[in-house]
Amino acid sequence: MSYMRIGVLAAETDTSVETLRYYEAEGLIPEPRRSESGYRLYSAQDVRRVSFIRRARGMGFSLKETAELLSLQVEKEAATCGEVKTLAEKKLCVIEDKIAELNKMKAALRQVTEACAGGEASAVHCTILGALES
Amino acid sequence: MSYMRIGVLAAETDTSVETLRYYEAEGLIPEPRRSESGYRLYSAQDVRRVSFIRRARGMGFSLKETAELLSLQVEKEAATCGEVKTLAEKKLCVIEDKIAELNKMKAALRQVTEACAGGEASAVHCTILGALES
DNA sequence: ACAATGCTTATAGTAAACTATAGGTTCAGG
DNA sequence: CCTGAACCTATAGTTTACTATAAGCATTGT
Repeated sequence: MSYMRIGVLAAETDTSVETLRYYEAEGLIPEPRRSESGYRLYSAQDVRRVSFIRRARGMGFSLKETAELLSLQVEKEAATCGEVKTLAEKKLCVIEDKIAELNKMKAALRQVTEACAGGEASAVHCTILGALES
Repeated sequence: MSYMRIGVLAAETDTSVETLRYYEAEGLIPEPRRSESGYRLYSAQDVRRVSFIRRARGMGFSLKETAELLSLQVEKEAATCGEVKTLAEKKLCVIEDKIAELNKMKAALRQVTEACAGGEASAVHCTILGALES
């Protein structure tokens, strides 16, 4: 198992090195161990953690909310099973709401693409809001 | 059909009046007609439009992206059917990706809640990242 | 040996999306 | 008539999440 430097982690997770240091400062990723010369050294687990953060961010979770999702792991030694379960169930509701909303949008968009013949004709009937209204 | 003032629209859409004026300035909602005294007057359609904006924002779409989704309607007179169809299909892909990610997270969270007996026991086995790894 | 590249810290700057303030007008109820 | 809430414009401030800069040390290729 080899350790990677910050530039590699950044490339692997499609992130900038500055953003990674920012996440560290904000407590979203733990302080990594250092090489003799002071370089940050990361493991495969860090890749998964950062990937998770990026995906959560992309779905509209704030960094604070993302940290809460991650805390389900971080606090595993301290928290009781019941506390973790409650938090996880709360987040599950948030996620299910988001999925439901996205499915509504998807249905509306699909109605648009299907209503559109897709040629040079005017797009008067291609209205996403019209689709959402019904 | 009655028209409502900005305060009512704000209440109906769980938004602040300042945000509504900001959306207007940014072009996300059209300039509304005015009362004699200069008050903005909105219709039920505006409620739907603002609700759509709020939902899109909540799912991680930026205001710019949200405007693009809305443009599927706004540009209906100008655009050809094919152009609208292409944009709608592109947005459909983005939405489907988001749904897929959320489903992954949902599965991981469900694994957590199911693994948790939910009592006073230590939560060592309740790890969302552990669930995501598998 | 030495330049290019990549890392370090610390700090400052930026863009998006609000959010608040100041100062004035409108309108409904007592 | 008058007070207070809701509206108006214009502008300034705030928060979040980066992003860039400066100045210097480490590592790698020629």
